[in-house]
Amino acid sequence: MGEHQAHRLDATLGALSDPTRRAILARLAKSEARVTDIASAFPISLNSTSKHIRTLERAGLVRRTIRGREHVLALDAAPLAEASAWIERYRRFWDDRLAALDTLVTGGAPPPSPRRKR
Amino acid sequence: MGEHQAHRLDATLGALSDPTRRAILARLAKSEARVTDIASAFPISLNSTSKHIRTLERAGLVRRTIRGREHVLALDAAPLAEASAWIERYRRFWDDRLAALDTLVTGGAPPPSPRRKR
DNA sequence: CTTATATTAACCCATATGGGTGAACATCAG
DNA sequence: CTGATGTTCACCCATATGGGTTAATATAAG
Repeated sequence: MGEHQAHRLDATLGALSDPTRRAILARLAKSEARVTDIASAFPISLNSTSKHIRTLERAGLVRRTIRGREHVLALDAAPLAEASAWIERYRRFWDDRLAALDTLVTGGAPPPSPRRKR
Repeated sequence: MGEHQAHRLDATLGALSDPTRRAILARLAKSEARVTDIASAFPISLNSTSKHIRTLERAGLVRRTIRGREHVLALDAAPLAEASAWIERYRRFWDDRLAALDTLVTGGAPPPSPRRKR
């Protein structure tokens, strides 16, 4: 698993790469909100906000409940699991690198129980 | 810290949102490689590869060492820490939501030692 | 019914993006 | 010097993106 879901990762990370959209998610983490509520919290127009929300929706990061004329939005952090897994994998790899470098610098041969940091 | 480094997060997540670039990072996680080496592993042109590498470099995810006419590239996963932190924060928030929902469904009052999943 | 509210749709605009090609530049090998 | 190799530069192209404005649509409220 992984390769065939590249499209989903693309959408998730792409949606997250915009500061306004990250701010919208931060806002929704506090509570549900309508499109207008969110727009009023940002210096961009209502229409622009609506488009950002659509992007987040397409990425599966936001769920929309239409109540009459109001669209109530809620955070759905489920897609973050995959993104986090991808990133964490490489981040951990990097940590291990640094740890290995550390043992090289501090002690000579790496001990069988490698406790890093002294 | 956080808000004033939005630009960096933008670059990191933006760079990560492209499948070719993620594949390049995956390749570099195995070993260092020259631009040509990487290009030959992908169905795109050398020039396109060069541009992707520049994007990764601008995001700080790739380090370049020029050795004569060869540019040797190496992964630098340091910027992933910030990205991971951002994502993990919301992912964990979501996990807690689900856990809370779970305790609501299964048992009445949440136990002092909340072991989820049965 | 009429009006105000909430949201999207349909455009326009400038710029960014991912891809390509051909030329330029730099360096290594004869 | 000459030629091959490794990379980038300068373009071109189509499409996406983020922003805006002016309708159009749908529902709530009077």
